[in-house]
This record gives sequence, structure tokens and C-alpha cells, in this order.
Amino acid sequence: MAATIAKRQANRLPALLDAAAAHFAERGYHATTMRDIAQEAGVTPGAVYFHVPTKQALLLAVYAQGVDRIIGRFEKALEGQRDPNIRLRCAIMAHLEAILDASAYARVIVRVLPEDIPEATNELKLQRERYESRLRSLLAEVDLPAGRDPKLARLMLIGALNWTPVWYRKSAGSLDGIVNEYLASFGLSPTPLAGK
Amino acid sequence: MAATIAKRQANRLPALLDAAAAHFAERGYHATTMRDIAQEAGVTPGAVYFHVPTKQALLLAVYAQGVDRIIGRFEKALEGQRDPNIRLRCAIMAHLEAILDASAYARVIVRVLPEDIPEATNELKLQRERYESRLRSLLAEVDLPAGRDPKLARLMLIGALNWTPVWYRKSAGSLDGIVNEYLASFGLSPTPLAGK
DNA sequence: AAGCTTGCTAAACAATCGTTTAGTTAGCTA
DNA sequence: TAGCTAACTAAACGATTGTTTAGCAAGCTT
Repeated sequence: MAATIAKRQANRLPALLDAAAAHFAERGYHATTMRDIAQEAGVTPGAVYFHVPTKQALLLAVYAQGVDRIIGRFEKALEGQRDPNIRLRCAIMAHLEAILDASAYARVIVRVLPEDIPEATNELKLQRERYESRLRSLLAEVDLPAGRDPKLARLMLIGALNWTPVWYRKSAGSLDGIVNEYLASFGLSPTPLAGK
Repeated sequence: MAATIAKRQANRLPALLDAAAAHFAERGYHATTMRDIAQEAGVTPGAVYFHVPTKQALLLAVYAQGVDRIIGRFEKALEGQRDPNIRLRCAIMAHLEAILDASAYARVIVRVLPEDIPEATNELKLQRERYESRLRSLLAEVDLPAGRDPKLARLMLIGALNWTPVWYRKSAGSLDGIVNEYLASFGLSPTPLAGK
């Protein structure tokens, strides 16, 4: 009974989203075709439209999950951490792990810009804002050096973080060096890794 | 005679590159069609192929000029500046001006990533490297705070710079605030604007 | 067993893509 | 003036795009 249900409504939507995320993350939105996605998911192009009305809706679904996953790793990394500096460190590390290793969904957020799809720009920006507001409150906790603008500092950090996939190669050592460097740009010493 | 020559070989290639740069910068490579470019240049799609063999070649030409223009503004801004910190400040400002206001060509460098066009990735990376090596030698002059890695610091700066178009709005004040913030991330005081 | 719903396939749809082709015009040369 | 070349235009090319359609098989319901 449970097996038949599992077989029946055999929820292929997650698999379709996975396939879409993988392609959107690697090739971008416009360079990805519905046939690409269907093939990776092991179905016919027509079948995709049983689950999703348009290609744009597919992107929006992936985008929303991408933000969810980044925030998720975020909260998990912050759990139990009290020191604001360490919290920031954990957040940076979580973001980097998400977009560099863990999740194609998270990489889509970084690879596909809202402006790339004019008809969906507002919706995409809204999703992105969910994440950025979370980062904003986190940075508000930190004592920035004198003269630093929290808003600009945050935007700078996001830029640095999101550009990382452009140059990062997995072979080149751990993420700690990168995290420390980004922390140092806020005048924060790299040493407090005692948090873990 | 000179007039007829001017009319005859009426070099439309620059106009075509302008049109291509404008569209590539605003919509990206894949979302831009040859018909878009032709229309903006005021010619027939077929005419484009008299001057350029393929769409990819068009991008490469725009890309090369984009790097040229960034470097050009770069050198001009650095002219006569001796203080390494001020030189860095001028370079950051020049970069931001180039990609935010001045040149669609420069914006293409930031908007279209080498990985977006797999068949041209290497060539595009080569162009990009011309600029980054210039920035590398510039950052080598600067005395970074203890514990900073020059390479990572440079990559962080490039990331922050190139992500700026994503959030920057022209209405929101001058670029000085942004430049100062980026400088501050290197532990450099914002004050030495006496350079101008 | 009959009928309905869910989830798909195979095939086609019109539109649009990068690109090509054939023909045309204007100016230069001789 | 005749011919040549540079610089196009108009139209079409085949391929690919996002999407739709018609049909079918399997399970659920009654």
C-alpha cells in the first residue's frame, strides 16, 4: 500500500529540480534546455510539463530551494555559537561550502543573476533578499573597525563570496585560508577557530 | 577623396562592436541574438557576417576591447601617482568607473564569464588574465597588514569589484564611499584623497 | 469489470536561433 | 563607359528552442 503509493505518485519533481539545478548551476539558465533537464532526470521532455508549467517556474523553484539550503547550512553552522566574530566566521564558511561543494541549488543563486531573466527579476531578487537580510542581521552583531560602513561591508563580503566560484579550484587546499582572509578584511583575527 | 574613402569603407565594425557590447553587457551572451545586434547597429543580420565570422568572434572582439579599456583607464588613473596606497585607490576607482558608468565593453568582462561559452573559455580567460596580472603587480606594491595573503586579498578585491554592478544603483551617491570601504578592507585609511 | 485519474511517451508545433546564399547598389579603376 | 570590388539587402536555410497534443498504460475507486 505504502509501496504502491510510493510508486504511483513517484514524486519525480525533486529529481527534476535536481537535474535543473545541476544544469542551471553549471551552464547557466539560457544555455540549459528543457531537453537537457529531461534527459538528466530520465524522462521525456513532455513529462517535465506534467510537473512544472514553464522553464521559468523551474528556475524559480530551484532558486527558492537554493536560498533555503544556504540559509539552512547557515543556521546549522551558527547553532550554539555565541561569539559574534565566530558566528560570522561560521556563516562565511557555511556559505562557501554551500556554493563550492555541497549544493548545485546554492550555486544557482550565485551563477544565475536576477537580471538574466527580465520577466522573473523581481521574484528572483526577493528570494535573494531572504538570504541577504539574514547576513545583514549577522553582521550587525559584529564590532566593525572604526569607519567601516556595515552596509557596504556586507555588500563587499557578498561580492567576494559569490565571486569565489569563478576562481576557486577544489584541489587548492582547504577553505580555511579563504575564510580567514575574508575575516581579516573586517579586521578580525583569524585565530579563533576554537569554536568548533 | 578622403570623404569618399570614409564613406566607402565606412568602417561599420566599431559600430557593430558597440552594439554587441551594449547587448552582451545588459542581457548576457546567450540572451543576445545576432538580430538584436544588427538592429541596434542599423543593419541587416546578414551584414554582420560581412564583418565578423561568428557570434563567438564578436564576443571575443568585445572582450578584448573591454580588457583594453579597463586597463586603459587604469593606467591613466595611475599616471604620476607614486604612493602605493594612492595608486591602489586610483585603480579601484578606475575599475568601478569603468564597469559602472563608462563602458559597456568593460561591463561585458564582468557580466559574461568565460565558463558561459565553453568553446571560448580559454580565450576569454586569457583576456581576463591580462587585467588581473596588472592588478596583481599593483597590489604587490602595497604594504598589507600582517597575516594577509596577497593572492587571496586580490581575488577578494576582484570579487567585490565585479559583484558591484549587481547591487549598485547610480542614484545612490558617489563612488567614493565604495572605494573607501574596499580600501578599508585592506587596512588602508580612506583619507588620502589628496592625490587628485 | 467499468471508469477515472495519474504519470507518462512519441510526435509534432510554431517560433526563433545562428548562419548562408543569391542578388543588388554604389563607388573606384582603367 | 565597362568592369571590378566592397558593402550591403532580402530571403531563406536547417537546427534547435519552449511548449503542446494525442494517446496509452497502470493503478485506484466503485
